[in-house]
Amino acid sequence: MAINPRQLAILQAVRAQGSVKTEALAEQFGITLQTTRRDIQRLTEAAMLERFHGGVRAMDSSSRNIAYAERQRTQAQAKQDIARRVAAAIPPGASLFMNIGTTVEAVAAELLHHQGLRVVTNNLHVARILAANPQCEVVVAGGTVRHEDLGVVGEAALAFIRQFRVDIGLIGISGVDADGTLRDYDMREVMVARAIVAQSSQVWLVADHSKFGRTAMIEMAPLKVVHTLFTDLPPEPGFEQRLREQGVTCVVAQGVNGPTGALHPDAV
Amino acid sequence: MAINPRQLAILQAVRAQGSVKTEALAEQFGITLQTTRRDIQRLTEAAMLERFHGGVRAMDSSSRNIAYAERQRTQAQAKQDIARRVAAAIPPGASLFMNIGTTVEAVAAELLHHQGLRVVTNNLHVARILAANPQCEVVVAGGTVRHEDLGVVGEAALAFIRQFRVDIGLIGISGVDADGTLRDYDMREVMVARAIVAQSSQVWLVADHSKFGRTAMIEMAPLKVVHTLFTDLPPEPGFEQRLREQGVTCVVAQGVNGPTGALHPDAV
DNA sequence: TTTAAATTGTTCTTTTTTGATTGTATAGAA
DNA sequence: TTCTATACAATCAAAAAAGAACAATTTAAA
Repeated sequence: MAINPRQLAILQAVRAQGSVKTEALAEQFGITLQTTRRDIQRLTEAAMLERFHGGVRAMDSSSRNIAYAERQRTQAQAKQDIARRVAAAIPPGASLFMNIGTTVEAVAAELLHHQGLRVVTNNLHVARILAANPQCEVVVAGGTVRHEDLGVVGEAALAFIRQFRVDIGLIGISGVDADGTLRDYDMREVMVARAIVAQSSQVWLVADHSKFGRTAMIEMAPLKVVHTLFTDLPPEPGFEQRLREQGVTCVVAQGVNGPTGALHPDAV
Repeated sequence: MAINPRQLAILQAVRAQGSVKTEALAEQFGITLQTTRRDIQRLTEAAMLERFHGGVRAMDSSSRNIAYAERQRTQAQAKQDIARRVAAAIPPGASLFMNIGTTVEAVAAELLHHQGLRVVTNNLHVARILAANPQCEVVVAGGTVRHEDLGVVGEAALAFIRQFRVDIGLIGISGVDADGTLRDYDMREVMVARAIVAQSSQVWLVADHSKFGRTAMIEMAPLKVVHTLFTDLPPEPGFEQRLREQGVTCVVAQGVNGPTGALHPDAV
């Protein structure tokens, strides 16, 4: 049966307090322990709370799902810093492309409270994350789903993306070669990224410092297609020079604990 | 069966106040409780409001998610039984459409070890589940993502689906009306289901017994478009008669406790 | 005007919720 | 380990709410 207002209030109370004893809830809402337990059971069945002997605690399912994949991978803090900086730069009501990559997914998680966004993506993770934002119109590209990373690729995806024209094309990349070309491993994903570049007024690249100097098989595009590069550490002088030549603005996102990018948190 | 001005006013009142008791509505509009309930029923059938014991509230995004989580848990065993039976009936190498619905998702989970499937779906949950099967080619339809259930709908999704022609169209449904029509709440999803029906050599309907006799606003199609119905309990005699008239084979999937039976055992 | 259909109110039955009581399971101490 | 206090689950009866059936009324159509 449906959840009633008191149960909804209990849910909010538990989320607000994090962890509450059953008896405290019963007193707070003026109901008996039996009724409290029944309410808790309802909410637990709906997988919104987790109970322990004597009480119940919040289980933020949406962020939990996002977190697990994210934190396991490398450069989690760097990605988070970059994502926050990118999210802050995206104005309300903007239209976006978002493609494959864990950094791009981190950005999606930071957009959950933006207003009036319109996002087209070939990344099913991004679609799932942003669907939790009721103020965001999410459009997913049609095509073949890659098993490894839930990316949508293929001719159909290309044709789909070419129907749109957006303000910002937000792309992730496997590596930025020393010669200044963006490179990736999968030809099909490269095709998608090229289509996104062609259909976006601005191209924003998100790449943590581990991507620089990393070569990958397929050339996607020269650096100069990128308007703004978001990364976590200041680039090497030589590379910075190349960025300037190609007209790429570089935004360095700092972590919360360091005032400058001087410290290298990649002692992994 | 249009919505009258008073019902519209009730809808607005509920949306304005968020959550209202039935009795308060009756007093506010100077009508009896019974009439109030009838109005509320109309409005909830149209999926605009969500009712709870004692009143009704507006459907905000968070309660939509709750509603989805609950749907997933209702009739869980029945869905599982049906899913197993359907999976057993799907031959290796088949091509499928799969649309929205928690029962359809249960089928996807049972297909994780099938060989050589080709699945086209507008359900991102199904896409995610089946991506775990390396032997399965997963194609997702492009279009707008519904926040409640991650269904892909809209003109783009229709156009995408019409490009394919598959062996089996596997569809879920909100309700099968007493008059033998398949019904759903969202026009956009109804359009997708119709497209799937048109592009499938066979149409298989999965629906647990709670769906029968349940009316929903929009008519999707008559029962006769369905070749095989998979359900969990033998249908009522009157309904069974109607199934026969319309040429629908009915497969009843029983749990481990009950006797296994099918009206047409040769269908499997 | 007459008839049919839809809407509303009244009465009654069924379902749901709740708290009390009882028995069972669990955590922690001796 | 066993014992004890506490938390949990199952059951039952009372109260509240929802639903069904039917009569009265209004509205629409012939």
